[in-house]
Amino acid sequence: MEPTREQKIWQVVLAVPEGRVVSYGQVADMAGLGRQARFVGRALGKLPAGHSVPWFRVIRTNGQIAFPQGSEAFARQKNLLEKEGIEVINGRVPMGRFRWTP
DNA sequence: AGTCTGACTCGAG
DNA sequence: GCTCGAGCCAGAC
Repeated sequence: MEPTREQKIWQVVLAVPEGRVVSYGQVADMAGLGRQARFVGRALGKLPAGHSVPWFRVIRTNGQIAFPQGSEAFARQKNLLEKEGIEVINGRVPMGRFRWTP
């Protein structure tokens, strides 16, 4: 069977190296989806159990984490990012230094 | 089948 | 730099 859009997205996310982040729109573009950034968010929400996809390296184009500040998911993502040396300030990441470009 | 919603983005004020 | 409105697509009701 052909790769679905979700699988392409997961593939792109898997290609993101440690210590780097990408925006949803960037992932969508690299996966050949154009500007459908929302689809990326939904695809990540559908991740199967036992996956090895670094979903936490995917953030908004302005550097802000996609979850509401204070939520569990937010705390989890922030923790994982800082663990890789990515600075998270006030719920945001300085995109200028950590943004991944192929 | 119609409407609403969401892990988004962009342009304008 | 922030807020608001519109555009997008698939899934849930």
